[in-house]
Amino acid sequence: MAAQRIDRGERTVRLVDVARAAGVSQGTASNVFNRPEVVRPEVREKVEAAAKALGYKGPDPKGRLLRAGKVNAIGVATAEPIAYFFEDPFARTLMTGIAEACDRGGAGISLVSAANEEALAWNISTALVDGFILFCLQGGPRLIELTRDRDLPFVALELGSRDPSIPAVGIDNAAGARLAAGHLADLGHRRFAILSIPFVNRRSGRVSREEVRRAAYASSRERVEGYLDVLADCGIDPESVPIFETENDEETTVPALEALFSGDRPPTALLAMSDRIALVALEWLRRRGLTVPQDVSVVGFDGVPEGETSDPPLTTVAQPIAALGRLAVEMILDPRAEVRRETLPIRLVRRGSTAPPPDAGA
Amino acid sequence: MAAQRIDRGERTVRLVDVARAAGVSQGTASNVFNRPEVVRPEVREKVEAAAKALGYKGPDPKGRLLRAGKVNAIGVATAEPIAYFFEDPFARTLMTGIAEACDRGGAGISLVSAANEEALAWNISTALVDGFILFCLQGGPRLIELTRDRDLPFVALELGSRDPSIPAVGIDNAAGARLAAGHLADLGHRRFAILSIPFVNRRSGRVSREEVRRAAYASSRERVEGYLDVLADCGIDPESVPIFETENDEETTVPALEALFSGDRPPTALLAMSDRIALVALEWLRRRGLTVPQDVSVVGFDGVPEGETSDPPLTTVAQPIAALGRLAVEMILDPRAEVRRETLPIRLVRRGSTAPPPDAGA
DNA sequence: CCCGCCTCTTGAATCGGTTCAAAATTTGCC
DNA sequence: GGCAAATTTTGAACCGATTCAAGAGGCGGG
Repeated sequence: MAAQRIDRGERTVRLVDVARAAGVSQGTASNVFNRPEVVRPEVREKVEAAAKALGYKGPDPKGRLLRAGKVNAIGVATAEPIAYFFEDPFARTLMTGIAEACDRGGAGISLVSAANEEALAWNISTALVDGFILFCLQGGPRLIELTRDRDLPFVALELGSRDPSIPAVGIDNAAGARLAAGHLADLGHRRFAILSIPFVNRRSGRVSREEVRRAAYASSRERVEGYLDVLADCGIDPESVPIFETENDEETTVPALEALFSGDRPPTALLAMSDRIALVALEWLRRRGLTVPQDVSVVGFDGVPEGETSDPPLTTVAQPIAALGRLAVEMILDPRAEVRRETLPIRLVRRGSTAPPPDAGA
Repeated sequence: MAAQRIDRGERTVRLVDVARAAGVSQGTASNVFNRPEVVRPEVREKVEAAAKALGYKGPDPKGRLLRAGKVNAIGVATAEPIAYFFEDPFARTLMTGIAEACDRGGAGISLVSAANEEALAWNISTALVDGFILFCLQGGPRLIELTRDRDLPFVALELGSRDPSIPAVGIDNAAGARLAAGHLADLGHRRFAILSIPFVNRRSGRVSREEVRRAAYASSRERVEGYLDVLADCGIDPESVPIFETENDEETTVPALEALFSGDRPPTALLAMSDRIALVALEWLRRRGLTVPQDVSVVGFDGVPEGETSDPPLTTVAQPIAALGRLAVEMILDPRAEVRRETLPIRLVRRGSTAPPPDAGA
């Protein structure tokens, strides 16, 4: 009798099987794997032998999870496709900072994302993580709403939403923009154009100030306002500054550039709201036969590494990208659970893409 | 009596609490959240109301996991720090392919990694994933060994190990190398140098053929052998071709270049075993005042996007990087569990970094 | 009005461990 | 040798859900 229990191999062997085989309680078997020092060497060896005989490779994380409650991984979520994390220069740099902090804290990273709304909701609500870092670039509010339901610690990257109950880290976007515009104004520029990151989803082309005001993404709006504040102080009518919205990629930036430089009085200064856009502009201007910075000055925003090696090197408003990532991770991993909203300092990095306008001497 | 059960809020509310509050069985409550169509609308609303009243946001994934057994995420593991996934161009491109396939398959990605051996073992054995994709660049064998203990589907990226029981996808490294060397030989080059990716951990500098033969990383060895095969066919003594090992970064590649070009008969053709190395070489040669391809030809290996926009654009042996990632994901997600080892085709992409040697006309 | 069928709901088993108070054993000391 | 203290081991509760066979209730047809 009981012969059919012998033919193991068909069912996975569990801790309880090992315990039984070794003639000890399940509790002891568990200790052998988790706190070996607490069990007598003699018994430990017996259990280990039984484990080996049964082909048991150690406790299944699935079981452990339920009891321990800790996944030891933090989720990084965005409303973009997962590939975004590896393609966008800013995201990549941010992820590098996050990755380093996670390495240090002994946590893994789970990339949570989805193309469509429904899948995103599902992925967020079922992700096995101890907390979330939210890339709020697109669809931030929705992302935050979904995440809240998880009752897990989370941090929004970007202080877009002004709700003080949302933990967030970010920069003062308006101040950064003022730095950029101020730099160009000081150099003597008077003909500006703004190349913007999205104000709302899936739209690009020239936008009015009114449309900027209604932006879904607060940080985009704030940057524009920062630019225009400074320009207004210099006596430049904000209404006269063309603003082109892009989707932060080449496809939507090039048409904006074409529109800008086909007019009779093209800008001498380009305020790009991301380094990615700025780098596309650099490339496009070169192909167009315009020299940067002699003919046109370009200031980026973000401070990604690619800006250091571009031709010419990019003048930009540098965010402390690595520090942002690090801080976000710490806020998740750190047990004290007070809501924090941190603003990190930005700085203007002057490199080779800015100079006085061509008519400065005239 | 039973008064203290009333003060909820201190313990998290579970499905069973909701069920009790709604006056239904736990099974029915579960159905409300997972197969709402199966429960009468009237009852469903009652349960939903109870859930809302108790602040229950839906089933906890931890519990679900244990029962369902499926995490819905695949782990991507490497022995490098996590940041590697976002910094190395080849890894990044590969991850893009993997990410797209995961998006399509509705799976998430968990990045598994660790600086030190012990942490890596722990991270691999406790990662909550349905399967592993292994970046075997460094420490491949150990990585495979650790992963095997998980009894989960896995795929090694790189066919480094010849053990047929290890599922793997990769390319024919020797064939790729032959393509590169053949191209340069056809152009008339006779003075070659090889800039290699690692043969063993943490080492760089000039290596002998004997050291190549003892390489821990089979794919590195195969590439060198591919190069030298072709050169030997052209009457070039393999022993005369300098081989410099690098750690696939700028710090270890530059010294190799300095050594190569400080001699009296510097090479006219550089065989770089990764695009990253090739791009560093391009940059270094420019700074050194040497023109590519007029003075020196460079062929890379991998086919990363950066090679398209470099100056000059890089001639390289292109791996089907995206396809490799996609295939790996499919092998994990696909239920039929036969061991597969797939070799994908490579091709030579001729761009601007190769030309006949300067003395070709002489 | 009864019966069978169909639709919902129930209850209990299960997933695979960890933990901790209490029991059992060993050790130390006089 | 006896007793208290220290060390190990046990056993059962618990983590939070899903699943499915079996039961209950409602409905239409004869």
